[in-house]
Amino acid sequence: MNAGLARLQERGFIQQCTDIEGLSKAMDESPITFYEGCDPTGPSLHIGHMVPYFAIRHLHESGHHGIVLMGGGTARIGDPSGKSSMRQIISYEEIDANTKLFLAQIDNFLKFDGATLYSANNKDWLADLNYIDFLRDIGRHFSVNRMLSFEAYKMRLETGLSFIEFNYQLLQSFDYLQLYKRYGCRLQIGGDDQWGNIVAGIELIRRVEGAECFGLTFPLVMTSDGKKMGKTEKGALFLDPAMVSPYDFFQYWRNVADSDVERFLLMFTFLPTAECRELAAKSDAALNESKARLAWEVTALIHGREEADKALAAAKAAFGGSGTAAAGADKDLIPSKALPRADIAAGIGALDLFVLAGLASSKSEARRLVQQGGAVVNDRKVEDEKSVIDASWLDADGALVLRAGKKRVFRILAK
RNA sequence: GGGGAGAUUCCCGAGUGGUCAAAGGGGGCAGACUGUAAAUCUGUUGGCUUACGCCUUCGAAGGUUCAAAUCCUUCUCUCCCCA
Repeated sequence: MNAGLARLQERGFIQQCTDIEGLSKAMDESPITFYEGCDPTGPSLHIGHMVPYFAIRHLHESGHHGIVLMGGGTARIGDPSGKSSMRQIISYEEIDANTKLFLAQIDNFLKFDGATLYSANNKDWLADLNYIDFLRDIGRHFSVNRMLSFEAYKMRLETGLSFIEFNYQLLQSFDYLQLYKRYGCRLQIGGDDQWGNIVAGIELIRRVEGAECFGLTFPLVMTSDGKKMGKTEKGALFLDPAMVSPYDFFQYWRNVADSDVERFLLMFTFLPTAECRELAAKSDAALNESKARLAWEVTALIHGREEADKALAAAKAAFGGSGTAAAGADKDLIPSKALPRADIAAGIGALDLFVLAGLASSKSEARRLVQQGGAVVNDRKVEDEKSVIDASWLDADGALVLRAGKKRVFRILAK
């Protein structure tokens, strides 16, 4: 098999391919131009978006040419694939703003060079389409009967599917055709929920141009307990540090299930395959250390080495033995907030303090935390919900290390 | 356009005049056990309150009633069937 393809396969990126032998052969003959599309529907990429970008880096490093297609046009419609209800219609301004944000994040990760790796925007050919011409030239190649047989639509036939979304597949197919004509793009990659759309595009190119193109999908990454990868209680694991801090990002990976370590190392880092397998083969405490490695590697790729180092140090300070006894320098990395020393001297209700630190969203929640024995200030358990925290609770550094349960830590600094 | 069904707390879903802050499950949070894992067990899960209790919440707005998630009116939205 072609080296680039083999690399994807051994790292677990391949779910389905329209013609793996044909594709392998084409890739052996000459570098192939491939694309992956993504609709800018939110203010930041999240980790779920990243699988294709990791794949793009692997393929690019193997000598192939990649196009990142921003769905500035398709985002106006909404892709029904894999969604149980209609997507919110987004304003054009918002789409344009999101596109910029997405591209900046992608460029940061992929480093576009403009020649072998670049971006395109389907708004350029979709925004001003003539409806009648489109129906005559493109629409006639699509069989409604066939479209209805796709899984993506079957599901929605139960809950309702509007005409606007029903057209999404035509537009995505048209994208592929355009990229084929403009850049000689012959491979589309994407999440497995895109299978139907990808196949439809290949079909369209075959009918219109008589050319053979390929499609390749990645597995939809789920955690081993069946949740969508990258979803946390608070929402998706966004790349924007203002939305998800590098520390929280790091902690997500630090806490993955044992059984996910190998897959995640292979897909979300660039460590050699053998090393990934070795790290994942460990057990007990050693495997736990592998998770720290995984967390560091992924954080370094997304937020840079410096942030990864900081997050690692902060995690050590927070979890390495008793938090307050840990080495002084590292403690500064725990998420913190300053509070006037006078306020602390005057005394603050423990419940209010936990709310202030963001460790509880309401006083009732803080009260529950105390009642259940999960509230700790500088290693002293808060026994009474009426407790007042004052200067006598401060540690040697003039700080209060608040803990809510075992995993959440926050530091209040007296200023 | 006609006919039917429906909208309940983070999600699914019970509830058809007072005993409803609303069963059950999921999820979340906390505790025990651990390796910052999984599984398991226990507790908890609208807000304010030390507490008695008070306040807000059953699609929206009105109304009936001592009392409404529950009854009536209008509206909005969703699904199904017919055209």
